[in-house]
Amino acid sequence: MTIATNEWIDNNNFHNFQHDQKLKREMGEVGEENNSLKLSLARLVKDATSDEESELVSLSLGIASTDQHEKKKNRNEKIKENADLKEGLALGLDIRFDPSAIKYPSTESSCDGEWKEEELREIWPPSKFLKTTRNGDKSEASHEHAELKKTRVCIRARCDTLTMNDGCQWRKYGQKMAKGNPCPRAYYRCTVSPSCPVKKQVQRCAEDMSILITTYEGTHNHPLPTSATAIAYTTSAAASMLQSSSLSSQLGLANSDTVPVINSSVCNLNALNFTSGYQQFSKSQHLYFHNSSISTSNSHPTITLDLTTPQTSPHIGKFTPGLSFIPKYSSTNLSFPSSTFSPLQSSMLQQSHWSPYSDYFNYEGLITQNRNENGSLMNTGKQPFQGYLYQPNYISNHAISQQSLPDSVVAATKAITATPKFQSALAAALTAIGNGIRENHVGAESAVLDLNLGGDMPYKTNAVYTSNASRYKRISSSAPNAPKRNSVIFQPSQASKSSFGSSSNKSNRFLEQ
DNA sequence: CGATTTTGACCCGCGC
DNA sequence: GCGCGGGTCAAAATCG
Ligand SMILES: [Zn+2]
Repeated sequence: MTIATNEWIDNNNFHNFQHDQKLKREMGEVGEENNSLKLSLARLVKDATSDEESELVSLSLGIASTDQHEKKKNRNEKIKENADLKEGLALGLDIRFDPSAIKYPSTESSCDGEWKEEELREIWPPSKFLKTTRNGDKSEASHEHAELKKTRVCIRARCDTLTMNDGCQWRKYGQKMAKGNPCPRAYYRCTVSPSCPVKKQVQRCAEDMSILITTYEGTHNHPLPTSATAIAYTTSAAASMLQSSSLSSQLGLANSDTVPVINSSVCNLNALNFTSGYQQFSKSQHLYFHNSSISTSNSHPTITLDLTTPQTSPHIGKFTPGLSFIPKYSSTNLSFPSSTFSPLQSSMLQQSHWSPYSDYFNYEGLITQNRNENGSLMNTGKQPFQGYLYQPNYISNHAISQQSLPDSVVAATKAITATPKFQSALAAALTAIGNGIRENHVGAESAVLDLNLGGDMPYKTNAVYTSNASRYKRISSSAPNAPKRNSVIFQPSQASKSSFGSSSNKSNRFLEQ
């Protein structure tokens, strides 16, 4: 959230432009987050049926989106204007935002309004207002922003396709070679709604080329296609997990190390092996997070779900590297949803939000049916490994109209919202998703969800969470020197598959996007 | 021809 | 300050 920072004022015109843009973006994100939070709150309060909530969500989203649109639209204009360095303008825009967002929610639910205020305060006001108006402390503003913004959900899954089909439409806006990885990292932005702040990063695991690592950031402003909802839920749930962990950490210690706390939280998570916790879903399926870790690392808090089959990952416990390393896990599949609405939000009371969305998977089972509609097939069409060289550019699946989410998802969402405990919520969500997507019991013991990400092979999934609460946590915790990560791993009782670890070889590669 | 992708240039924070 | 690394922008090229 550089936005808040005073810097831009000081900076050159160009800088200002950028800042403005960023601010706008951030604003949009924040707004979205707020909306999501609101929604979650509403859900919590109500307990009520998903329907209303969903509507609310959608509404809030829509609203947010509109705001964002304005922002975006303004970008060009702003840019020009910004050239002149107009702080005031930026402020004005931002401010406008807030109100609009507020209005909708208020109308819909009283609860929302209340929360909104608080939320807004937390999210927007201080940083933005101050920032815009003042140069204030950059650090403060940045911290706040960072916290809010950065929560990320990382999903590791075996997927031969370039990108996961998550049901959302994405536009690639950048690609970069990551330092430790021969494979390029692709950056995508949600194009379902022009204003949607959701972004995702897609990268192949250096160690195991078959594993695709997708990281979602932000929450959608708009209603998601049903196909995308599942992932959204999962992501949201995961996010909630992080938040909860972070919260615990915060509560436990404000200071620098959130880590220990986090770890504890993580442990808890690990404990959860969700075997279809919720009776509702009760299918035998179990979600296992063979490795899930939460780590507080530098940049953003991230939760990683490892869908790949775990090797052993004995204890990853501490120090699992955030994204980068989680070694090799064999294949898996899952789909995760993330979405604007996200139930998880309910869980999250706190600030950070993120709403990841997933893209991944083609849910074949489900999807295949649908494919006709949009012809989304294509994604799957790509073949496995070759393709991964490139990330698929965009995956659009919208099509899948309603199939999937069904009950399981709904139940999951309810559970999530209902349950105070995030973890459980996550588990539920995941399970639900899994159900929706596909059920496969690989080993009876190790039930795994099989999804076909790439469309080709089914994979088992293991979920791992890792969160890095670097900046944000720092902010919250205020410890400049944050310890690095805490990761917790959740291993399912059973480890199904062996690992393999081949480091990939496929040397050539991935230059393209 | 519009929507996307490609890709090098930029920006920005961080560590030295 | 400089270099590094992550992320984003935006003009040009492509795709459908
Ligand atoms: Zn979106």
